[in-house]
Amino acid sequence: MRSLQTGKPLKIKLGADPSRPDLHLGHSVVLKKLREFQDLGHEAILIIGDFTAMIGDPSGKSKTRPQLSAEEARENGKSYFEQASKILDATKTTICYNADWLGKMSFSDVIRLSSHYTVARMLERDDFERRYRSREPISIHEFLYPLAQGMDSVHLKNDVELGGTDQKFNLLVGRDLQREYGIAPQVCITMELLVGTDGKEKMSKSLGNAICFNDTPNDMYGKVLSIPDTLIETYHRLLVTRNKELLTALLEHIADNPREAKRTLAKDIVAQYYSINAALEAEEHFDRIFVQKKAPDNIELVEFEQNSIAVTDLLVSLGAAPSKSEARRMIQQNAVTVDEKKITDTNVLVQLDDIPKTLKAGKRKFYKIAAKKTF
RNA sequence: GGGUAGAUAGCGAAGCGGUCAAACGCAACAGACUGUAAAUCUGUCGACUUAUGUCUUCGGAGGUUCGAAUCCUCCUCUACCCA
Repeated sequence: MRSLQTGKPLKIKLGADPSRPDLHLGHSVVLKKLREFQDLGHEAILIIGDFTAMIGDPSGKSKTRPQLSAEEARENGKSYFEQASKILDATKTTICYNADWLGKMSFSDVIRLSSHYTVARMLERDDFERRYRSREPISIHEFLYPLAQGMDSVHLKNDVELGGTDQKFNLLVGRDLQREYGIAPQVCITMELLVGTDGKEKMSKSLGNAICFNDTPNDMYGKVLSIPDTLIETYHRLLVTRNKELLTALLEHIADNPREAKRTLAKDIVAQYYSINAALEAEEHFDRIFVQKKAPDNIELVEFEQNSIAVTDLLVSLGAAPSKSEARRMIQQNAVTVDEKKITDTNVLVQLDDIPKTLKAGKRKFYKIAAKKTF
């Protein structure tokens, strides 16, 4: 509406947290939305929260989130942008670092800023309220967080701010602050949070349920296949297309043949981040290892100086086990084979020669081992 | 400044003088099963030349004791309450 009235493109703001520079599919939901705006001719602004990251956020689960130095924050911000470029039109994206303005605020500026908000309003936030009531600690600077983020909106005078639904409170604070500072208040758009591969928690690197932009095609494909069937539709809607007809067709497909529906989803997603060919290869790889339970064909060869080595040492030196005790356990649990032959004795020496042998430790770890040629 | 509670393995959380390498849950790893790296079930889960063996762990440093995660002293850190 505002755009129609003024005839100017909208400024769309999206905040990025550089303390976790590994983007995953959860981030992509909101990035895709931003891309839609770009395609409509609006201005996308990616804010790297390097200033806020430097303070370090002790809230919630990540109590010990590391405080970043200015350099690290910039570095991570760069990486964030590179990854985001898989979805955004990089040439049309403005990047800002909020240290550029937040870092210049004086203490009296901060006091003035905080005078615009009350503790009661801060406590409206579910998370704060819950912690306050259950007597969990809340640091003052956590209150300053939404304010700092809101200052970004004041500084940028953006028309729209995007975020996940978990950002709703922060976005609304930004809106309020803009009004306080006499700026047209932003429209806040929150996107559904993507549930991780565990099917329970929101996708997050630290919960280990994330599918990252930088995952290899094989990993990405496999991780998508591991989601619960109930999530297929959601993933498709948030990550592939929102086209209603396609979605209806998909629903039938899922009811009909969940296996194929999920394989298609996995291919679609890998193809987005890599290519159709990569997706097909990933599928082949997956079938080979997990359906047919064969070794992959391109395993890196590891060469050893000696002609024989104890299995336990071998497993440790390959990184298949963190300690010899662990290696022994794996052997006792029938997890280790050499050239398809199960190792049952934890003390056995593995003979090595020029011809590589295939070592399998567990379902997913494969190694090719050989003695270094001496001639 | 005063008070209270607390610091235990990757995380959460029991233990409160010996039977503690330490319950239990989560995570992780392995096996079975499966369309799946899901779910479920089973097992493992400090390290070491695998032994009913040795060594190092329960915030840190000392101490009491035949023996301490458990008791005492000091220190460090955390949270909450009162001022």
